Amino acid sequence: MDSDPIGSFFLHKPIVLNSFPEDTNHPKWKHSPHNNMDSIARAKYTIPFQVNFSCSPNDRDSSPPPHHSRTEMDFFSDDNNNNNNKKEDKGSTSASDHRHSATLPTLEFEVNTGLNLLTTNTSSDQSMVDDETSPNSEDKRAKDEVKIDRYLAVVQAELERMKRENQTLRDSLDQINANYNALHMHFMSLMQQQKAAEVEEQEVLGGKLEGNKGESAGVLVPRQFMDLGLATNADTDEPSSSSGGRSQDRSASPSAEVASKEVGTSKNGNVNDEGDDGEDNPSGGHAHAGDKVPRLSPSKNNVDQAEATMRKARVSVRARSEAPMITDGCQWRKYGQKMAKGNPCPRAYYRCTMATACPVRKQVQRCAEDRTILVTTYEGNHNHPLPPAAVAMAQTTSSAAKMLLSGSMSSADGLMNANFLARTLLPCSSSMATISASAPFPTVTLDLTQSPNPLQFPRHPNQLQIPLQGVPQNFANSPASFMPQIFGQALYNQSKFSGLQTSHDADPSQFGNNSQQLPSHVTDTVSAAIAADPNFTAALAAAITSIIDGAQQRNNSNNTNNNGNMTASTSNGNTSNAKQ
DNA sequence: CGTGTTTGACCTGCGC
DNA sequence: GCGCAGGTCAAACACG
Repeated sequence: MDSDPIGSFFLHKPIVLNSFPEDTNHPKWKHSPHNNMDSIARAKYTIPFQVNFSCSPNDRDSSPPPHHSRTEMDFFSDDNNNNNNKKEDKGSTSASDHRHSATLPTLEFEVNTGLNLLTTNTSSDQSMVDDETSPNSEDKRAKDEVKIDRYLAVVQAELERMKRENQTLRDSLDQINANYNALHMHFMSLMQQQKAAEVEEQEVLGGKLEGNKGESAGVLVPRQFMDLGLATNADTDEPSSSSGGRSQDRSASPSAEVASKEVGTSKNGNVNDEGDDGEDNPSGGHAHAGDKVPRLSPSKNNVDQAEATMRKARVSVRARSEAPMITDGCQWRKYGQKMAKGNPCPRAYYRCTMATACPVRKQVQRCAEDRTILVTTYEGNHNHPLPPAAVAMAQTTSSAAKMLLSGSMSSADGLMNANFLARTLLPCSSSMATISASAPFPTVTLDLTQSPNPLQFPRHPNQLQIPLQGVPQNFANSPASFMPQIFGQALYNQSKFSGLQTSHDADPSQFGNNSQQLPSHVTDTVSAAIAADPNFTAALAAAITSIIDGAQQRNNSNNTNNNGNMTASTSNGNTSNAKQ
């Protein structure tokens, strides 16, 4: 195929051109008195002219071709026309039943082009010589026709093969779409059931929410893992009462502020009064990012004390990377570095700088066991629009954190919730997500190290497995053998997209202008899901979007075979990421 | 000069 | 109460 001139048709390298060297090297050519040989030989580097001037029979019939080719073209005009007619007939029949009727005629045109030129050139070769020496031009012509027929057969066989391949791809795409729709419907129905159960539960336990929040939180955990209202509230308050007392003062206040804003944008109102607590600092309610508010002041009530026991949820992503930091679509500023115990690699602390008061921070540290693994731990929620490259990651991290916080009072509950979540959302998967609320912080760990190659998308995109692992030491035995590369893709894409993020983050609509877009029905359904329930499931929806998008990118890449920068466009940016 | 990084100091929670 | 570890600050420094 590589040396097959027919193959070169599909690469838009007309076979004529490949045949030229032979002709031009021929002694007859070299000694030919015709000066236009040089022009023809040169013409192999000017493909468009070959196509335009000599390929079209119409051109040949109607308008006089350029002088340099006129001589040759006129030589066997009859034969050329005949051949053209033959080939056009065959080409038309083969193209008529093809699905892509819009593209195949062009292909046929290309085929005719090459063959005509070949015929012409060969004939020209013959003619120029025959005029002087050989009288058996008829035989040569017959041989040429046999050659042409052979080429045509090859071309048509190739066309058939491409048609079959195209059909296979279409079938695969249909299957993927069908599976996705089924999964989506299943997901939505389960979401509705879950909401109904939550409503019932809240009606029963509503009083407890007021009086004893911590206790109620523990009770509600198993059924509220998707309730972002509570989850967000928990998130709103937990950061303020989390880990370091200092950190509460500085980082938690903005977190609370942001979280409260996000709560306002989320679907449901606050079940409890904690939405205000996010703003209500014990000192009297000045919730400025710079304020250092003692979280555990004695004036706190039981709710605050209960919250004091809660910890800041985090989402940790493990990925193989040689880079010092994974580019995840956001801009970060390093504000500290410490040597952590038990790890010779220092831990770097970063703060999101895409917005002035963005509370999101992340820690980056290499794994002690395998230093090729970069562990990035995210904390907090962005309070600004995100570039598409960061949407999937941000949604998932924040939503996973919310989900985790909703059940963070008990690691067992968290695990149960995670497993139930995984079963709910990923019915096809056998590997359950595990989310740990273990010390020091409730953490969701996404292990991407099992599938480092972003180009290897899941063979069955409808089957998702998310190895959410809370216990790092379980990574080695992780069933995360086929993480759908939600984040892997995002991470790799983000590294390419980071240069665009600042200019696009303010206008999510622009995200959809990427070269790779989802089918409208996919984006609609995913967007609807996200809009309806801005929680962890939304993140999964975004993940599904990313996967489908990635699959599309691969298909496009395979079809076009010319765009190596398939990662330049990621995705699902047109989903409302700011509201989660 | 603005921005980002480095690094020592500081603060806090937690365990003993 | 003390020490340790995690987390953060902010001055100094580097860089474009």
